Amino acid sequence: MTPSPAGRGRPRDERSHAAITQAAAELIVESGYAAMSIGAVAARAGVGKDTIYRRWSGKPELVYEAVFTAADTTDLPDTGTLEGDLTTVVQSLIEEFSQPEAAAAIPGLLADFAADPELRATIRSRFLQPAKERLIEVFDRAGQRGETGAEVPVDLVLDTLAGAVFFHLGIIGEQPGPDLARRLAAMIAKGIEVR
Amino acid sequence: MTPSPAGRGRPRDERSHAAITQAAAELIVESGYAAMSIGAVAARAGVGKDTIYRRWSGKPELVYEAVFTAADTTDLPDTGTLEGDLTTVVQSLIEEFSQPEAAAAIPGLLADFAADPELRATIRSRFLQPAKERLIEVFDRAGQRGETGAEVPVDLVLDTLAGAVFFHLGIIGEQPGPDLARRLAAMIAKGIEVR
Amino acid sequence: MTPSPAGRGRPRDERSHAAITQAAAELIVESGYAAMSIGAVAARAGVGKDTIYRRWSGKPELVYEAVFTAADTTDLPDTGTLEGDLTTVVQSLIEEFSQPEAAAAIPGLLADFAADPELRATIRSRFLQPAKERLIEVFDRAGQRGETGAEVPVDLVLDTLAGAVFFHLGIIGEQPGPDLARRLAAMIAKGIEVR
Amino acid sequence: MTPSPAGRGRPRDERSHAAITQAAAELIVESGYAAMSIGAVAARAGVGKDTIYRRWSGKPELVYEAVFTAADTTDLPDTGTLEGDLTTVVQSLIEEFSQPEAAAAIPGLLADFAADPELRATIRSRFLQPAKERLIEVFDRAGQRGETGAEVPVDLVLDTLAGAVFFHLGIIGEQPGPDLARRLAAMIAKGIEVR
DNA sequence: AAATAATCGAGACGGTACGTCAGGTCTTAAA
DNA sequence: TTTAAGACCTGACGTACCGTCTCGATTATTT
Repeated sequence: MTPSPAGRGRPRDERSHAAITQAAAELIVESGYAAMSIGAVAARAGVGKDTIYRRWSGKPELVYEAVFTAADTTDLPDTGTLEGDLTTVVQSLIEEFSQPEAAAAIPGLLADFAADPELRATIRSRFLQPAKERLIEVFDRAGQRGETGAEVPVDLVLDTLAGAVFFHLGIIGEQPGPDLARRLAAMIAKGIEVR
Repeated sequence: MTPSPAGRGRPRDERSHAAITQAAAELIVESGYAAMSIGAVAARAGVGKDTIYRRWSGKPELVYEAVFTAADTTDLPDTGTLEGDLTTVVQSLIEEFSQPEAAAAIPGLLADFAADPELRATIRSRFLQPAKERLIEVFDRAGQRGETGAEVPVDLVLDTLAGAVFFHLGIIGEQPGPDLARRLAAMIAKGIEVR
Repeated sequence: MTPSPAGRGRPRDERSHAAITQAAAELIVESGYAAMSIGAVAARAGVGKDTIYRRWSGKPELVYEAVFTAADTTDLPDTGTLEGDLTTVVQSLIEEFSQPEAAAAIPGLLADFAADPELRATIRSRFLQPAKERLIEVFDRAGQRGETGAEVPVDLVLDTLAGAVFFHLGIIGEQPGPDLARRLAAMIAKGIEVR
Repeated sequence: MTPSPAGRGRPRDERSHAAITQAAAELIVESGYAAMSIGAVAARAGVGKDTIYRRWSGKPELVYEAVFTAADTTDLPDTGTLEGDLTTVVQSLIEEFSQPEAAAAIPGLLADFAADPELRATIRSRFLQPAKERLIEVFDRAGQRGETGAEVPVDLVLDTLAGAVFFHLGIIGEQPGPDLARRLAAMIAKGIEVR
């Protein structure tokens, strides 16, 4: 998002910002990502198109902010086992990405990000940075317990978990079974545990 | 692809078919999925737009056929271990999906398929059916060796592997390191082995 | 209409000819000239498009034959006055051109004929030759009665009458009042009579 | 032509308007009415198609404005006789409709107007209202001179004159002989004079 | 009888235009 | 300087027709 420039002239209306992201979120759910147009967002938000382009560079950026805003503030309880902790992480990934707006936005959003060379590299950080931090914490605990060795392939695990979750939610469109998180975490935990 | 109807009238020209799929494959690599238009494909193939719409219902169907045609006929050698067999499977997934056309097409293609309710369910079969058959064979062997138990979560493994591979190739855009297949297969194999 | 060539090969099916002209006449009334397509005529006649193009060079030629076929065989009674005779001529013009197919076809037909340099010159003969012969007869009689002089501007009168009738029927779309023929004939007759 | 709505937003660019009508007029002369496409007009005018559709509902409306804009401001001299006055009226009709753009446009334009039920009724007013006003003035003078009676069939005369002129110019495509106006006016004047 | 040839219905073919829509930029008057 | 409004150019969409062509099948004439 482009920050508001120097304090000359009329300041930006913050209410517009909220109206736009809300309108975008609604339209994604109603129409889907591809059918959602900037013009429609502007009309529903009661805003000019320029007001949107002044703040975001295009549809992907707008949708990303409109959909993935809720900071994941859930705390990460220590369940006592790597498998338990991983289950918690996967569960929160699933919860975040199975919101209706997220499910509707993810495939198109990933496609647009992937098509733009400048943005490809940022996907992992934009979508997965919070999860990565949690994973690191989980592996720290597991290392202290002796469940894992020194070298844990955090990125491999992260991409695998995220890939599986995205694949289910965004692409297959399957409502994730209640034990997907558990089964997935169990498999991965077992796969990287020491003995 | 719409099959040619009953044998009445002028038959469809197979050379047009080939020219169209080739032009589509070229343009995907040159322009990317989103920027590739049916009109441009028609122009390059020296064909009218109707000739394309007569055979395919839209861009996703055309691109799918243009990109994913090569039947995967590689045989599946018995490496003697579940981990080795899985590595082979993952490696062939990576090879298939890292062709330039495939890498350029996958994100947009998955997005378009996912956006169409009628096609969501077909993704797994269209993209992954061959891999699933190979997986079943691999797990059969592993079961006979005693590496796995009776109940192997084939779909979970398949979606996880495919998710990880798609995530790397299509979304992150990373050229898969030479040992991604090995590391991924090792993790999953260990995760589902019996002790 | 293209005549059937030498007697080799399968002869043209005369029933197709009739089916085509009938379908064309129906479609002109139902859809109007511009919206009537050759493909639709072929479909309704149960005929291939080539069967039409083999006989007519295009829509204007086909429609002309489909609509203006009825030879005007009404005899031309001697009413005893130029005005009366002219009224009869105008009346038959109106009757011919106010058939529903004719009224629907005329504006577009004239436009297509006028747009083709080769056909411009033929309009007068194609549409008006019968009327011109009648006019000449009418003026012969009038000359013998002494109503007109030696030099009667036949073409001027013809174009004027036809222009007025076409203008009313084809362009204004007005159902011609029952006395249009009488009033028009009276005006023209008086305009060219000697004293 | 659709009027620009309330004074909000960016006003329509009058230069686009002029560029469009000029391009349309040129293309009509070069290609003819039927072969002139909206897309070609837009391209030549350096304008998007939307900019045309925003102002006109279709080709007929655009062409009408592009071709028949020149207000006929010639004054109508009193020649002293009905025949002379009528000659002037017919002459100006001929001059207006024998401009190259008008001659090229009229047949197709009349066909399109006639095909649209909503526009049929407007033809007389759109094309002929100025001429009608002149005719009425001419007949006023003639009545005061005693050349005509109280009841003059203005519409009949108008349609007859216009029909004859359109028929010659637009349909036959004949360059009007220098004395067509004189002969036509003489015939009609004589036809409606009182004795 | 066999060969030749034109026609038949069907529908695919390369083109062209349609009228609509979205993208992203711009120009206005008002705030 | 931002705002809402909306015009602007570009370019793609999917559809409809155009007039031609290519099929297998049919129906005639010519050998």
